[in-house]
Amino acid sequence: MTLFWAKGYHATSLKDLEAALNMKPGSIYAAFHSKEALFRATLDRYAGRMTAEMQAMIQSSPSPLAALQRHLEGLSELTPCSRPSTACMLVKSLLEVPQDGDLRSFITAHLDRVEQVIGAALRAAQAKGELPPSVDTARLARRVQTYIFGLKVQAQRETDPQRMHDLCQDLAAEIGRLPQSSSTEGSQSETAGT
Amino acid sequence: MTLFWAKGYHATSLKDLEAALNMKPGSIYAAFHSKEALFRATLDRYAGRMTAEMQAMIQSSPSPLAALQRHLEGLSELTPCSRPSTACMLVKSLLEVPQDGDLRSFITAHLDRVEQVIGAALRAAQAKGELPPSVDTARLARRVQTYIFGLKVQAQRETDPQRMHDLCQDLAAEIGRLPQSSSTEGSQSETAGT
DNA sequence: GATTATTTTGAGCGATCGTTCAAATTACAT
DNA sequence: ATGTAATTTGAACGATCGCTCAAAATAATC
Repeated sequence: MTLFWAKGYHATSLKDLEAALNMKPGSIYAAFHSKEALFRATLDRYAGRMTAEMQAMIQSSPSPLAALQRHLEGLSELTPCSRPSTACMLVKSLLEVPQDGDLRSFITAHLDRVEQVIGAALRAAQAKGELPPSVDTARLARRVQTYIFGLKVQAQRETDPQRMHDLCQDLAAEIGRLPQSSSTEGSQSETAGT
Repeated sequence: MTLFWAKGYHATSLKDLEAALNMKPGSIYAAFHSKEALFRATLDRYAGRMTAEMQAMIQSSPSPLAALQRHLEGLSELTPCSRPSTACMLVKSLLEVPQDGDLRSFITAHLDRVEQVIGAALRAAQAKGELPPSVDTARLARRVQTYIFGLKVQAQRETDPQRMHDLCQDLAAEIGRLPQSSSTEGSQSETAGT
């Protein structure tokens, strides 16, 4: 997973995998069926850990909204050293994989699941009165996910930590501003009927 | 450029390029020195067009801020058919290329230039009184760019157009909300001294 | 039109790609 | 200890990778 995450699917060769897994080609193909199947398995593992980490973070906090905020702020501490890549493996793979194909839908399915987790957190926040009942949580979830995507891409530019910190603060503040402001009131009505 | 944009660097083979350019390998290596050099040239072309398009869009409008808003809203019409890829070629390449290397810094340099263009638009908006003098335009520029990154990644998931439209509206509305709200007032002071 | 410079050609280079499979090894059951 | 099943090994496969270069074709110059 580390290899695929850091180097991407194409740039990771079986030679690399043999060394990392300490397995000869035959064993690899006995355990997994192909390089692509192994890649899928790593995507599963990555997505599983990501969603688990996210859910744990949310459930550990009394305020789901604050948890999401802290998560965004925490993205400022993405150093190229600690993780294989500061970018999201799912996003990296999404952009690398062919436009239409099994792998693409496989990845989008995982992204949908992550979005659902964010949506659940927002619904919980709504239930606790942190958010007005009028907000479209599914729509807001996608927006929060979009923030995360953007931030993790920016983290790849490894500029000075201060700017990254400021950026995360700004986007986290967006979420914090949601409770008091009727932020989506105007456009919300567009989808109110559906 | 179309090929690299759509398929990425690694997935584009010289066979593909020979067919697209209608050139034999020898001619390609006479014109460009290597596959990587050709890739760099396409990145130059892409970034050049992107910045030009962005500047034209800004200068054609009396309100730079409204132009940026319209740009974000326009991202909802990113169809997988019209362009080689709905994703930004620079972002795609940034995520594909090795962590440290010439290519990486080459790409980030281009991203910096795009960010500068956005920053210039914001400064122009500030000069016209569309933005309070207190806002850190450089910092805001990065935030706008982060929105664009996130949106173009989301566009890769080709879900129903309505949701994409809503998402773009939401992020464009963020920009629209900047003039009246002292949005960055609290965190702004953190970098005010530098 | 002859001569020189430039460009294009495409076969083919060594390397590496993902993958296979018969043989060797290890683990397990009796 | 013996036989059987499961696993690992690593050489080698065909295909493709990015790339080279002598020869052929074309363009430019006088």
